[in-house]
Formats: sequence, C-alpha cells, structure tokens
Amino acid sequence: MEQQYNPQQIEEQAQRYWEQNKTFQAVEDSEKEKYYCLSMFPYPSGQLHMGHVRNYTIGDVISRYQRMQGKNVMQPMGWDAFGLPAENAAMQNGVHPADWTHENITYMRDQLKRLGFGYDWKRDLATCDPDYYRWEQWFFLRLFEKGIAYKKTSAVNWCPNDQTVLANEQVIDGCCWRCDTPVERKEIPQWFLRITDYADELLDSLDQLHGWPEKVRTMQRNWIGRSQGIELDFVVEGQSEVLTVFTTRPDTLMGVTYVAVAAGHGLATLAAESNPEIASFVQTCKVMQASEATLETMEKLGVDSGFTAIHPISGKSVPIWIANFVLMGYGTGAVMAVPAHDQRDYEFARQYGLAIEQVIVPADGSAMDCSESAYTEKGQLINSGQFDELSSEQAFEAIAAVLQDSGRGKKTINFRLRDWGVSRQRYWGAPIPIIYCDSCGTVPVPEQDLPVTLPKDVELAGSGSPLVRHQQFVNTACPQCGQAAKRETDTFDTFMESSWYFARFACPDNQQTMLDQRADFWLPVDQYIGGIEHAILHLLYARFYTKLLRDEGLIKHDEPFTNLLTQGMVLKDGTKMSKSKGNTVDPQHLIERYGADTVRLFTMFAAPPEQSLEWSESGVEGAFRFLKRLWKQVADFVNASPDIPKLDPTLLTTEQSDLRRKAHQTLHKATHDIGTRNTFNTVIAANMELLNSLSKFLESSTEDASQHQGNAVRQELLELVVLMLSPIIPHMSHELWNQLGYSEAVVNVAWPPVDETALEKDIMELVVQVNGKRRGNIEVAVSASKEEIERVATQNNQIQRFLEGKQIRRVIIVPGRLINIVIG
RNA sequence: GCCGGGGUGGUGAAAUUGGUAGACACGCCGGAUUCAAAAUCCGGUUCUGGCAACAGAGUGAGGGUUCAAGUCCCUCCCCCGGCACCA
Repeated sequence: MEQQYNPQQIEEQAQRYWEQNKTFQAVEDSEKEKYYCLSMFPYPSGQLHMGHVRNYTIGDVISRYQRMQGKNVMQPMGWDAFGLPAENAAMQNGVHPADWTHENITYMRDQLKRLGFGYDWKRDLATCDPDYYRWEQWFFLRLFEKGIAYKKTSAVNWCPNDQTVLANEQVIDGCCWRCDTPVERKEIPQWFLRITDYADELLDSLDQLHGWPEKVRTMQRNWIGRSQGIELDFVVEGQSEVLTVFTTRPDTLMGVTYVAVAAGHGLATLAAESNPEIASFVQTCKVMQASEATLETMEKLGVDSGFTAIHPISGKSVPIWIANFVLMGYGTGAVMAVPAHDQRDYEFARQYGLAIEQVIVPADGSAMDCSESAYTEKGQLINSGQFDELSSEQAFEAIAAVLQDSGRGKKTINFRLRDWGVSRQRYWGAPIPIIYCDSCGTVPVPEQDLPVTLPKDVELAGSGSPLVRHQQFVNTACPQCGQAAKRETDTFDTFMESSWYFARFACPDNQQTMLDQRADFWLPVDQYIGGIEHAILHLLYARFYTKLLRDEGLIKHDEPFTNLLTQGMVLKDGTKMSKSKGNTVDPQHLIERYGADTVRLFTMFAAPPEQSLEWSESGVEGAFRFLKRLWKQVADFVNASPDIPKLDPTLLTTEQSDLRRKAHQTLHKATHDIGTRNTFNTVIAANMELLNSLSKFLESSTEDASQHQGNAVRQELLELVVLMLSPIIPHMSHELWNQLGYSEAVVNVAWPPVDETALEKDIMELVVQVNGKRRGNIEVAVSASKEEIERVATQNNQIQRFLEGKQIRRVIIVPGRLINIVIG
C-alpha cells in the first residue's frame, strides 16, 4: 500500500467504480425498504458555493448511512433552472438566459460528480425543459377548471421610469436598482392559487409532522395565522356604504376612537375629490415598496378624511382617517383603532391628537393606565357600559352576541395567509397557458397544444417583459371560436416548479403523464435537506401542491416530506457568504488542492448541520491532516504484513480490552449521532479520539500487547473507523477497506453492530462534589452499593479536608456519574 | 415592526434526560527531527493568584428556582434567518 495519501488518484478510482457498477441507480424493488433522500435542488447560478457543498454532503452522508442500514436508497439531483439571475446575466453580458443556464448546469453537474455524491443521474431534470414545465401547465389548467386558479388585481413594485415591474430584491431603499427612481405600488391583474382554501388542512397536519423541526412548524403555524375574531360593520355617516373591519379583540370594541382606511379605499378617493390636501396624501401613499417589512417599519402617516363612522354599539361618531399602513387587498382595506389597547393605534393617536379611551384593566386589580403605552393584555372591562366588569373572554362572547343580534357583525375565522400570486411579468419562466379572446374571454390552452413553449428569439433589452413584444408568441387563434386572440404573457413564479419536482424525480422519463405509480412507490420523501431560509415559502407551497396533486388523484399521500433537516448558513468573517459581499469561496480550488473527502470532512466537522458554519481555511488544513493520519495508520499496519489471529476477547490484556471498549463506545455513539441526531461533527470527533487512543496504545503498550491479539484489536478498530466514516469520506474508505483485506466494495457493506460485551467494565470513576463543587474523583466497582460509594467518597484524602468539622446533611448519588455531599 | 433561531476560551465547537464546562479541532507557545525550511511527531494552552500543590472566578447582562443551572423561569442587550416578486 502507498505510504502517501493521494486523494486525486483514489477519488477518481472510487468514482469510476461507482459509475461502472451503477451503484446509485435506484430501481423500484419492493423487497427492500425504500428510502428517498432529497437535498433541495440548486439554482444554476454559475458555480457551486459552500452552501451547496454543505447541503449536498449532508444528504449524501444520510443516503450512504441509510444504504448501510440495508435500505433501497434513491437520491436524485436536478436544476431549479428558471429565475431572475439568468435575465440579469443576459442583460449584463449579452448571453441568452437559456444558454447561460445550460452552461452553468453543465459546469455544476461536473462539480457535483467530482464531490462523489451518490446521485442517480438518470433522474436528472431541469425545470426550464418543456418536458418538465408542460406538466406544470397541464396541472395549472386542471386547477383553473376547478376554480383553484383565478385572476384578480394585486400590487407590484413599479418603476415609472423603466416602465418595469421590479422584484423586492431590485428595490433599494424604496428606489429602482437601475435608475434610482422611487418605486410605486401598481395594481395589475394577476393569477392566484387558492392556498387559503387549504389553510385549515395545512395548519392541522403540521401536528403530524413529527420529523420536522419544531421551529419550522411554529413558523408555518404563525405564518398561516388562524385567528378567531369578529367581522363588524361601521356605518359611514351620510354615505350608503359601510366599513367592514375584522378584529381579534372585540372585547376592546368600546374603546374604538377612530377608524382607518387604505389610501386606495373608495372613501379615500371620494374625500380626495374635494380636498387637495387629502388628494396629495393619497398620491404619496402610492410611493411605497410592496413588502410587509417596508410597510411595518415605515413612519405611520395619516390624514382625516372628514367622514365619520357610527360605532355599532354605542352609536357614537368616530372620525375616519386615511392611513398609509392600511392596505387594500389585505383584508377589507379598513381597520378599527383602539389606541388604549394596541400599540400601533396608540402611537398614531398620540401623533395626531386622537382620543385614547381605556376599556380594559388588569384582571388582578393592579393599577394600569395608558399614559405611557397601550395596555395590550387581556383583563377586565371598564368604561364599556353594559359590558363592564366582564372578563375579556366573557366580553368577546357578549359583544359578539349583541352584534350578531343587531345584524352588524358575526364571529369569523381569519387567516393571515394570503392566496399565492403565481404571475410574473418576466421572460425566463414557464408560460402561463391561457389565451384571451375578445369574444370568449379567458380560454385555457387545449391539452393537445401543450406545452406552450417559451420562444428563444427574444429581445431582452428594453422595458417590460420581452414576451409582450414577441408578436408571434402573443398573437394566436382562440381555441374556441378561432378568432384572433392573445396569449397570456406572464410566466409562472419559480416556486411553481420547485413545489412538485420531488414527485417528478420518481418518473422523470414519463412523456405521457405528469406522474405515475412510481411516485407512490418513492413518495413521500423520507429525508429532505435544505436551508432554513426556505422554512416558510418553499416548504409551505410544496405541502400545498402535494395536497392539490392528491386531490387531483395523481398521488396518494398528504404530505411531501416525512423528515426535514434545515441546515444553517455558511458564513465567512461572521456574515453570509454571497457574491454581492465578495466573500465567496470556490469549492473547486479546495477540491483540486485537497480532494473531495477533505472538503466533505471539513464541512461536516466544523459545525452541526442546523447551525451556521464559519468558514476557515486552516480548518480545511486540519481535516486534510486527519485524513493523512488515518491513511498512515492503515498503511503502517498493512505494510507491516502483520499476523492477525482471530479476535478472542477472553485473551485480551487490560490495555487491549480498554482500546477495544473505546472502539465499541465510539461505534455506539456514532450510530446514535449519525442515525438519530444528525450530528456528524461529533461522529468525526469521536473517531479522531479513537484514532488518538490507538496511537497512544501503540506508543505506550509493551511489545507483546501490540502483537497477536493486539493485531486483531487493531484490525477491528481500523475496520470500524473506515466503516463509520465511509458515509462522510467515501473515497478514502473505498480504498482503505480494500487495503484492510476485503475484495467487496465498502459501499456495499452493512453498518457494523456494537458488541455489547466489549462495553462491559468492572470499575468506574465517579466525580465527588462537596456542596455542588467538584473536589475529586473516586474509583469504585460498577456493582458498588450507595453505602459503599458514600464510604469511599467520604474516606478519600482529598475529600476529607472539606468534610472536617462539618456535618453531612445530605448525600446525592447520580448513578454512574457523581456523588454530591451536602455539608452544613 | 412582526414571526423564528442563536450568543460557551484567542477561533470553530463539545457537554444527548438539570449532574465533571471547554471533548475534538484550529491557532499560539515550547520541544524533537532537519544544514535549513516545509512536512511530521511530542508536550502545554479558559481567566486570575501561586514555584507548585492548590484556591477563586467563569457559558451575552441582571435576577430567580435547585443539593446541583450552559441546560429550567423572569427582565434586558446584541447577532442571524424569514416577512409573500432573490432562490
């Protein structure tokens, strides 16, 4: 065996072996338990970044471990190929988005292969391929027929100078990223999917997702935001219309001192007609980015509309204000304001000198006024007429009943979740398969005309979507009446593609149907791995889509991902690695310099997968050093051509037994950490310790101990290390396994069992504490009674000096760990 | 602003169920090897005091519960992710 570790050579050999033997090609085989392991597919941005390397190494480690557990593992890979960066690259470099994307895919696929990931490349797919998105178009038309897909107007970021819709990312400090013009909100007609129809199911089934991190379930729960409340009407004085508002706190209703409406509300438009000041305010409200973060953090501004509303219970008149923080399209475009018990209403009231009327006091009778801030807790009602002295909970019901009886309100369930807008005014996406006809209206593209392919001959420079200017694409005949008609020029949100790709991986070659019975074989995904930044949107849309596919009869299950692992960010100098920050590390250089195993090892060792990972070049060096040590340990052993007898535990010396115990303790820990906890860093650390123990053993033990049975222990230990680390460093393990005398490839070897008898021992060490402070250690027999432990501890020299002249009040023994002597 | 997560040596981290804080690495210091360097190997390395044995302090800050708190509870500070058109 070579004394020198040569990663490039052994990695090429291992990868060739896997390819020639079709090791990772997955076939449907009902004999074995299936295991579908999936890492979130990448956007082909150019090169892999360290976040990808981390994501895909985690997935590969889990896949290989599950394979060693005897599972029929399927691990696919593909490309989330539509998106904004391709269009930006096209405009910057004059490359067509399709060419740019395909070049990137080719390069990145080679990088993934070089890292040795065990993918079934036969299932490779790219979402920009018409063979993929045609099924998305087909499915959208099913949803259109059912009424789940519908059209309504909705706000976008609009650059009035470029006459272009901007993504939130393209708005910098409220201005267009290219021309710095202040961005406006513009209402345009767009397609939506009724995810709110599934709000209850999406919420309820979160409770069944035991394999998901609690934090993700909590975030989704809060995002869906189911709340019980009341919808009630304020009559506008002198007008025929009523203002409908929703509140989760009807107990505070008697504290309403004003009502606020959106600048886009009909009442605001009416007020603006006769009042130039209001008109100008309404105008300034347009200049605002269409994101919630902007809305919630901007200065809250308003103007009195001059209209008044009648309180539905007290009959009092309250002013109607126009406010920039109320939006049309979210709820009803109007809100009731209770400044005494809502902080935002409080600040607005203070700013504009509006009344603050306290109607809730703490239930425990403690004093609380609203001179400093709103009191937002529940409590007991005051200043509320007939409802005085009721608790918030009682008042909720009582006020609801009064409103219901008078026909001015009713109990409702409200969701924070809004329908999913899937229209994008962009070129590089899947065309929405709809035709607009002057006579027939909105007409779906007939099934036999799918896919509606994205034309390649487009002019990308200029304003707006290139599809609008593409006459051949736009002009078509109405499928119903045959008259001249126009195609929809919007394309789909790219979340549409990523919401079902995991299902298509089961049958990517099917040209006849979207999904077939193979989807039911492989789904649900047993383990899904991806960045925590996808905790809400992507994962919620994928769950929604799964339910849509189920209701269309295409698949059988309700949820897409049984287990979810959300990996942390890869950081450098404490901030996220990103192109814009210029602090990216190209994994290619690392692979060329150290090999794939070192990159994989460092990535898994530097932090547990859910935490952020701090990049460190010297850490990579350290990983490389460890691999060289491991290689040398095996080479030194193998090259000495040792005589290795059959391992007989009864013949072992104490040192040999200790070393063997350490090996099986490590295996025990590794099995738990890799299989249950997903903490790969501690698996590596434990194996480093084990290898250190072997070095110490070889250094310090007598000639005799390291011969004969010593060789058997050493052989077993090295085999275990190679097997335990094989999911993480598969190339080196492939080579070392053969060097240790096996002709079978390590990738086909089962995860080894722990020899429980090797873990047994006679004597244990216990920590002795006095008043909770560590004062020494004692050794006692494992079988020692509590009395014996106490006797040994109290008679110990080091301990006695703390006990002198003191009375022992209590002794606490934690079995196998410590004894705490409490003295007074 | 709202929702979620995090904060432990010079650095990345470990401590899995409330039970030895700092495993394993990186870095640094010292030594061996070498003509020399690289590489490799050995030893040391939380802080303060002490030659040492040892003692005291210590897990973002402050308070609490407990025989015992990095871990549980309360208040606060800072950092990160998401906020519906980045993916």
